[in-house]
Amino acid sequence: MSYASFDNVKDNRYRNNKYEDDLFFKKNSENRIIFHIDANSAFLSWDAVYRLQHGEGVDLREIPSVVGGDPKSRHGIVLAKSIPAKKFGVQTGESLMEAKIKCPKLTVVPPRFHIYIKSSNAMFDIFSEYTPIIQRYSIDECFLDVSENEEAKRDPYELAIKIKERIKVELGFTVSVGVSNNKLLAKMGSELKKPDAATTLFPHEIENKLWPLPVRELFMVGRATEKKLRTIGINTIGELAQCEVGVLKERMKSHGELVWKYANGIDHSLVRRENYIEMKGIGNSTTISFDVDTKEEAHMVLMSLVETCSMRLRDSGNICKCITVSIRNSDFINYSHQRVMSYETNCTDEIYKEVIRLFDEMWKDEPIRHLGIRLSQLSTAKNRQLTLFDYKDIKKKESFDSVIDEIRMKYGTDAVVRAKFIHSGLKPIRGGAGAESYPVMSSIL
DNA sequence: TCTGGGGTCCTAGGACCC
DNA sequence: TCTGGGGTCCTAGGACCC
Repeated sequence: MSYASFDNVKDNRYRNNKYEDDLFFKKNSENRIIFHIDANSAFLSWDAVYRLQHGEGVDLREIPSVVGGDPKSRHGIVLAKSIPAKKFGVQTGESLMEAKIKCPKLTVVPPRFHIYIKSSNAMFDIFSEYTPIIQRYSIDECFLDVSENEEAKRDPYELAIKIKERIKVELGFTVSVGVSNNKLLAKMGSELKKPDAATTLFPHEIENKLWPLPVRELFMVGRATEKKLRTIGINTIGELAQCEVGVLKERMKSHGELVWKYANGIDHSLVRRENYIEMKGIGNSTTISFDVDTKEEAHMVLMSLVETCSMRLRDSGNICKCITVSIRNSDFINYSHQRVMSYETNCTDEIYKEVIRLFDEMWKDEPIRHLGIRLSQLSTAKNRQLTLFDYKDIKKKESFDSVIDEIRMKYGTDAVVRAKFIHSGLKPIRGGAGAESYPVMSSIL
């Protein structure tokens, strides 16, 4: 490998995981110290803290409670649960109906994302005092590379305890910290003990701490993978680790190899700071509170999604070349239709026209429960190619969009609304930047 | 089971080109 | 018309994460 070309390769390291066997990483991974820090029952804890600070007597964390959506508008799932609720068997992601059957006295509170974002930022600010290398994995999780922190070098576990205590004292909620020398092990470590705990999971501890766990507990082993593994007699992470890689690769392609590596604690990915993470796409979707069964209504819902989505696109400074529309029907069957366009755009109007075309081509004239759009193949707006022919028209649309954006930023998204929504009973604007919209890692890199 | 919303990555199959 | 192989791009759908 030529080191002269190393800098050119560097950018690609952030985009794919083909470099894990790179000597560079192997040589350095033993010296790295990585923390994974996870806020315990984040939404629920944060809501509880806010309520206490605003004079409410009850601590949601001490009673069976959940943060959840409104079943009437068909958003009724559990987003976060208290520990007392967990004791009743309440699970994140299940319907509120189910949760209430398990625990009839359950307290349900609606989510308040603006509060969660503040709590998340406050947590992040404290982490920033210990290292500049922080990856926000989601609203409630961070990876910290503290390899260069003097306290971490002396005793990483002590530092983990110190940070955890600071969060508790200064912000009023608890976190779980995982300590190791790569991200995967740090993440698995933070799962081992919670709430309010710090746990090491260094390579020499894998056999005792990680391998006895059910295979489903491993990062990247979901429902489908668990099933496949169990059919070949693999039930624990240890059994997966000791399995022949070839067998897994044959049955599950690259995913088989990936989970085998994770079971063995192998992961050479870097803690990536925010600015190194590029957006691949921007999407908004919504479950409508009733089944939509006319084209006109569907078009209006799509318009409300295009409004937010295109605004987010413009806000990010990007234009898109590919548009995807997805439908979930009343039987919960999903399907989608996408097109790469011959041009790139960030105009509400142009995106809407394409969205409508895609929808009309795909819709099977059946009741619709959920609609989504996604804008991808992004590039920076500055590089946009314009033909002389459409130059004037596009400039006009662009300035129109930017005026609307400005008004909405200043006075709220409802400040400007399309006339046809006014007596329609439909929401003119749907979706948004969302609380869980931090850049996501998919296979940890 | 009356079951959200925002992401990423992978794969299979088809179209098209050389 | 029959016979290929390799490469790339695109689409739809699935799996996984929080």
